[in-house]
Amino acid sequence: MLCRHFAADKSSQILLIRAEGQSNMQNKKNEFVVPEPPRLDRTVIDEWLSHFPELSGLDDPVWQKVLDSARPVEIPSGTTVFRDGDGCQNYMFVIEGAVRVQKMAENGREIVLYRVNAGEACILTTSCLLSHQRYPAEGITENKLRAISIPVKLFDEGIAGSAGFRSFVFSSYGRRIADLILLVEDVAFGRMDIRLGQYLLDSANDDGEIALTHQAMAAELGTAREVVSRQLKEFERRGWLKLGRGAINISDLPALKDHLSTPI
Amino acid sequence: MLCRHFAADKSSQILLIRAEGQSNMQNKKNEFVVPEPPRLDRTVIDEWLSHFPELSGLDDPVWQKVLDSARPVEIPSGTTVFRDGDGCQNYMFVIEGAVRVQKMAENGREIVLYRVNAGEACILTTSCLLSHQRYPAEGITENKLRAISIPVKLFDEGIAGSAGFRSFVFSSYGRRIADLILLVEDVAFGRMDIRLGQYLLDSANDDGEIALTHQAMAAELGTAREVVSRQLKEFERRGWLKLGRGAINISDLPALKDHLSTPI
DNA sequence: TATGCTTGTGTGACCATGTCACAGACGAAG
DNA sequence: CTTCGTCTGTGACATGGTCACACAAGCATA
Repeated sequence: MLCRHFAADKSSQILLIRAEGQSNMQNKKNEFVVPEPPRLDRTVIDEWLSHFPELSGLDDPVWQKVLDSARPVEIPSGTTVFRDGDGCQNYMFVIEGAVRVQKMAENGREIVLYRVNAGEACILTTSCLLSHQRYPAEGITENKLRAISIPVKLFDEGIAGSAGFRSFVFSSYGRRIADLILLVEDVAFGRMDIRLGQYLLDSANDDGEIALTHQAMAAELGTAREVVSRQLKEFERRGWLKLGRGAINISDLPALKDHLSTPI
Repeated sequence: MLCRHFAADKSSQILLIRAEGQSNMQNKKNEFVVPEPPRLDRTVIDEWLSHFPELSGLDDPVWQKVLDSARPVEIPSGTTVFRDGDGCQNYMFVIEGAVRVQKMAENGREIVLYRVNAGEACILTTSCLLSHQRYPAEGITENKLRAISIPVKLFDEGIAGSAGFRSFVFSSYGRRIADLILLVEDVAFGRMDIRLGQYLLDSANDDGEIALTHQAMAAELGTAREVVSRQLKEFERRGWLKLGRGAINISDLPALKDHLSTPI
């Protein structure tokens, strides 16, 4: 409960992040202290932001002021950046890496709600912040995360004064809400074979390989490990893929794709 | 698709709303044209807003300007105010009545995502508007709806200039997102008997009566009518309630409540 | 090379939920 | 009273989730 600190220590400018707890997903490292560059580095921030057209085009003075108080942050993979029930402090803008936002049930089952990818902002932070609520889910870094942290006060000034930033933030909200509604639809009405098949396609590399355990896939889809195992076995029986320990190899991509549109 | 108009006709100041399509919920009336008061009526708006402390306390000039261009709207019960796939035009603030926001599957099953009650704003509208997306769900009035409509341009000015309005809007977003996450959790991990029992408690009046069809409850919970029927029958068998046509009477409230915490 | 440990996978039995088909019951309209 | 549309009940079956447990693949260590 009280083991997370996500605020700058005034004297040392050190950002403390604790990662504890359990997750069925990969990347379960537990890190404790993440050092942060002690001074504002506009050059770095400008360089990072330059990859993202929505914001890099902005040149209004308020946005520039916001950037001046922004602080670059680096967080190792597998760190819990916020947990269910926490309060929160900063507005985070992801430059590189991703944060997996997930919900965990009492019985241990998990479901991934969405990911905050590079070029996106963690709107859950904002929304908690401004509606004085606690996080309704937890967020875990999936890769080494580079992000820009903006204090609440500056975030608010940015929203007030920069039409471009405002537009960006509301866009983020819109996409997240649409994502969540899609997820509700999927979970409530979707069939497991289709959802799993789709997930396989999404996470396969160019060679049709997927390096995930069944448990990880179950946590992604919000189902049980056995269900994934059974379904994958059935896919293998049909000759669409080959199973290995912690790895899957898609051998008949067209057939798998075809199944997604013609389930029967 | 093209049968909805939700913009003021410049010459006549008439708000056109068409309600068509099918829904398994109640209130299936199809209305066509909703006349709207032709002039701005600050008195009416002030009176309505006075019931909602979050906004009525605001006296900054920008918010007052927003209110000056706000238009009161009345929409009959059962009207589809927006449908899945639509674009949108106005920011709506509900004064009285409620809008049910739901998602419909291809096979006809439905699920209620949330309700926009009196004192709340339809953030889906805003989010679509500002992220240039289409509605990912549909909205239907459940009672006679009184609302205040604010044009996009003024909404944007309000966000920029009024800290109070900004805070209100972000609060709305936060609550909706939290609601949706709770719903995902419920649908993904929750048991049907618990969800149904909870819904019964929530929708019963003081006498323990619920005037809803099994189909309506199924649409609320995103399940099938048969499942609700079976579950209710089981509740009746246990002596917790009595079933009637289109109505349920809770006869043992304590036992029902107890089941929600001790399912077994 | 054996040994034991941890993690990942396979499987059968059983319960919960969703689908389908169809019967019957109720109430309103004629 | 009949007719009709709506609402409810039910059995059979398909899918998905839970539980218990076996077994296999990798890894570390003796």
